[in-house]
Amino acid sequence: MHLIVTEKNITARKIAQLLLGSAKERKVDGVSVYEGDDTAVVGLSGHIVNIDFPDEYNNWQSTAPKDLIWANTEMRYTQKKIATALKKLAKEATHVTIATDFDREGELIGVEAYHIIKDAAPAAKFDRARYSAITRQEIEHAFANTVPIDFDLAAAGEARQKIDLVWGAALTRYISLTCGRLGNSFLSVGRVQTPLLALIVDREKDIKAFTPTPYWEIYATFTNGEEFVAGHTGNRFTEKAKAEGIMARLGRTGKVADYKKEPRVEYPPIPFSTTEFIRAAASIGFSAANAMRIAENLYVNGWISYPRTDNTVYPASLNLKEIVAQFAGGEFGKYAQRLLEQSSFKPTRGKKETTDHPPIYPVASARKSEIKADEWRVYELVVSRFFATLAPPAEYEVRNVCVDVNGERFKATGSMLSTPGYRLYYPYGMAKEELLPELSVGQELAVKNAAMDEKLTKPPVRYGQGKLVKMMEDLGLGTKSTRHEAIQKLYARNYVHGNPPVPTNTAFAVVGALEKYADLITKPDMTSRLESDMDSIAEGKIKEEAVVQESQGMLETIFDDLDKNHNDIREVLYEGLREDRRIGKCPSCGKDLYVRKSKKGGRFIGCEGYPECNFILPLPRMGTIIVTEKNCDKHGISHIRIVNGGSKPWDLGCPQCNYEEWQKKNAAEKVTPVRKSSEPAKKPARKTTKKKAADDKGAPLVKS
DNA sequence: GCAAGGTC
Repeated sequence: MHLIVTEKNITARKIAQLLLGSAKERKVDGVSVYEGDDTAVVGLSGHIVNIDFPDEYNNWQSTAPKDLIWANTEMRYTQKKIATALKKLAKEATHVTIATDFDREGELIGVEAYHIIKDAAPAAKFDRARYSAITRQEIEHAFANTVPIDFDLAAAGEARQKIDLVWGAALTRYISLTCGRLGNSFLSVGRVQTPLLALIVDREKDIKAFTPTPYWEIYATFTNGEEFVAGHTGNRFTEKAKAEGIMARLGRTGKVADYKKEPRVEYPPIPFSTTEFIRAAASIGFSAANAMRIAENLYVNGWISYPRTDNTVYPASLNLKEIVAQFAGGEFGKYAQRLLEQSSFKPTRGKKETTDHPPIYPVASARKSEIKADEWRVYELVVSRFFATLAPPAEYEVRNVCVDVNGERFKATGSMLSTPGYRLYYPYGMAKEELLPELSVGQELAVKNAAMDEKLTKPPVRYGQGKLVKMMEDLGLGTKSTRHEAIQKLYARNYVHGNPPVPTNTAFAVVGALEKYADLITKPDMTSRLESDMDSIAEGKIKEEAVVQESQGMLETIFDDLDKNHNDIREVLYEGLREDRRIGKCPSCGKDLYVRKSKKGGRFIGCEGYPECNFILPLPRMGTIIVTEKNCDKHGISHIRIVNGGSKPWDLGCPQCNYEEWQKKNAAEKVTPVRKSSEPAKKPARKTTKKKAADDKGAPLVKS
């Protein structure tokens, strides 16, 4: 029997269809197998094994983090059913073709399956099929021209696994143990997530360090019947007096000193790789993770092609015209027909051309009623983008004018879409049209109005999720399938909150401590270096073990440094953690207020001056408490936000305002606060504030 | 309970 193993079930089904015509689906241990006469096709679920440390290393407290560096690792099945199914199928197999994705991880996934099958069928012959699109042409060619399995390429992937585990686990435990953040509030460190976090933290430093400086701009409104606004060519003025001098010199008429019309061509965008897709989705309001979740849904339901790809060039085997033709009768019919009128298709192409999958394109025409509203917006984006990549450029007529007013020059630019080209299909991110009237050189214009505006220079903007994914790709951090997950991880660890992501003080502290003592893990260079080592392994120039051992040695040196500076690191971390819990000044005694934990496990806002000061405010029992940058106008303390997993955050606002609101509501309902029976009615040392009852049972919080 | 990489 000829056994074909693919990376995922959907691919197994499609390949079976293409190679066998009609294939019968049979379940082996709950796993779908597609069978023909003497052939069976089975899909994995990506990696079906994972490496980890033996159980005796599981306890964080009783294992020194640095003992993980040279610890053994073992293989564990993460998909038991698939492994058993493979073993059963192997018994009948005489010929096995590994047909996983055509990239490094695909080779490793294939080798994982190879080991399982080889155990059960030592005599079977193995080969490898490589394809970059599931079209009849490519699949037939791949299976007619199989190659040997590339064990060196897989070994490169294995080195990555080991290095990531050892560095990630050892440093994650070290940082978490050092500041006592254990259990589900641990702090993590990794080759991808930490440099990503450092990017966000560095940007925030720039923003914090920025001091706005004033500048002045001069605008004038001209008219010759039609009005337009032009800016003084000397904008921005840093000296107010200079701008005022110019204002004083302006007269009531101006003369057109220069007027030019020129065409501008705007080229259509490149096909959607995962990164390009996430960027475009982010610009219409989707978070990276949400965009990918929706894309995954659209993919499994057969609306779009595989959404995890680095490719920005349509493979020649893809029949673009045929794909467009599918849309001729549907929701996008008008546009599809317009495209089909073109004599030929010259698709755009990006710089990256890879062998994994084609760029993301729509595979079937959907009706709006068939899918959810959010999914439709994403689907529409994919269809529009696909059409745009096949369409001609857009053309604009650009008009530039320069007006002279008593020797002072004003400039304005206008542009108008003259030939829509691809913009007919892809209106996303279009600049607003700014029109300028027809003018001629020498023409006199009335100055209707001139104004001087004082403005402030603005700090750099925070990186949005689309920008972060793009930066990660440029820096080589993560993969098409994991970049959005790395961003989510930072949210899950409370390193960042909000969108665009804002780093917490804990993030500053962790990045700061690591930059000082374990610099390598905070920089993308670790990945670049790993990549070049992996290339050497794949080329057979160096052994996997040598690369792993060298890396372990480097980590050992780092741990020597960490041990030497343990106290310093602990202080930095404590300070950051403390700062994230600081709410502001106590209205009762002026000391600092902090988020604190009660003995029962609840949380409240308490004063640093306790027990002298008893000021207290309640907090909800559930959810992660985020102290935001925003301060209450009335009480001067920080607004609180409650984050609960993936659900929408609850902006509680000022905890004191919230509490007072609750009191008012309660008074209206004539509920008398109950004093704790365990507390003496009178205790001179403790001011019995009326707030005390708040920490009692239940969080008396008003949900807005 | 750690990473990053697949996939659902």
